[in-house]
Amino acid sequence: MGQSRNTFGKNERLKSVIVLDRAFAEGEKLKAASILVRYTHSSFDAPFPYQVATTVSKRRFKRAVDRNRIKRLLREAWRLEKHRLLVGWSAGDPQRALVFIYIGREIPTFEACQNNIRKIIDVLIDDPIEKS
RNA sequence: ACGGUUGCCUUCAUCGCCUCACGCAAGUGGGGAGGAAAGUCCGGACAGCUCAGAGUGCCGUACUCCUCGAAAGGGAGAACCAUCAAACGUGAUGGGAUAGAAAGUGCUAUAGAAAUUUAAACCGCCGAUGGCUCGUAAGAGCACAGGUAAGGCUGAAAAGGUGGAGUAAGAGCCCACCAGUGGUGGAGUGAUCCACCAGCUUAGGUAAACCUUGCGGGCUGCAAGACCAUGUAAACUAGUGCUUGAGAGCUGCUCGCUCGAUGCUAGAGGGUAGGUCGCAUUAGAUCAAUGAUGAAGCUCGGUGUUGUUUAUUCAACAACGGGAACAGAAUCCGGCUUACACCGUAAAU
RNA sequence: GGCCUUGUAGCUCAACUGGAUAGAGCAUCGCAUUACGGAUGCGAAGGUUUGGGGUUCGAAUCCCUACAGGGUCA
Repeated sequence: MGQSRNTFGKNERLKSVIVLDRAFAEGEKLKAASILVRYTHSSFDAPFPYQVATTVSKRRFKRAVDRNRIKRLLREAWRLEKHRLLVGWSAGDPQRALVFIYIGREIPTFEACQNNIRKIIDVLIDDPIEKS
């Protein structure tokens, strides 16, 4: 079912302030070009392995239009690529919180975002969620 | 400069986001950013603070009239300033937070004799009157007493201006006109303007310096505020107080009012920080929604080919590239300011 | 979202109550010294006082406005 329907609904997004703080404080770092990723173990009531948030610094992009644009591109790229992480995962297995931080200086193209997200997902597949 | 218009260029397809309705569910259907949503410069609604009370402070504001729910918004007007045209009437355009400097205080550098109140020390002018010297005398000289404020090249500003009369020299001392002040009358809703009369020339500038006067404002702002949930330490130390009263009620202070004893203040610590409402007339959340890809059409750009033209002109076709500016709602509304693509009008180049 | 606050040489700061040509240290450049460099000495350059407008005789300073930073709140 996941292959044909690449949804990205509300309960698939990382919203908890507590978990966000923990991800920034103790999360593992992962870098792909102009995207910085921080992730940590988490637990939530939804049938997905990951909860995801995107963020862009107000310092680097002053205009809200640019920040919205980048976050939309990142979300779209994640939506189209994340199905590979569903392989071999079933409800009840451990889950993770994931934060995308854009650290580039210019607005990226969609292709660049897609390539970088692919690389990140490759790494995440190689580093399966530890049982704890 | 003014006015206007559209707003990922449009349509379709696939995948997807927020929200509402229906449905057990799968899903189906409806709605989904702006003129500035921005800046937060004004104002209002709304909410809480005890009634939103009094005094004082503080803040804001400042020509007049009208208008708007209100405002520093809009309209019309008055005086002033600048520029241009003028030529002795004034007119046009533009500008600004435009009350009071005759209640008081402060500041006014440099320059200048002197910079703000008994102006007169200095350079000057005079020396009529008194004094001294010379001379028979008329008179001459001295510059001692004294008179005077016209002149002293500065300065943003020099204590009314110009002209006359007057004098030893001079002075609003006197006169005419002008300016200023006060009063009366008239015109206008009013700011203000016009005329006449009076006596006085006393009074530089600065209030976006303090200040005075008039008017306005209680304070804080949706992180206001209400509720639910979760969690801890009603513990420790020091001080203070217990109805004859410490303190609290977020207001600058005082009064008044209300509350007030397992209290209050300080120190060092412990713990929670999640959600609902507030919150939207059909956008609407609470890490925060409008996107991605493809195709076709339209349009713009330069390039190439062909035809055409006086022409670097016009047209057709082809592949390529682009779809633009400013910019993203978070309680709502009105105004202002700033940013900006295109079209129209006017002016200039 | 609301409310405060600050902008001066490349950097860190001065400039009294509005007064003259906006100063100082570090950094930069030149010269001297040295075989060369450093250090030292002498000298120079560097400013639309964030932009625009206003008040005033006079503005870094006062007022308005725009822009760019910084802080704070339950």
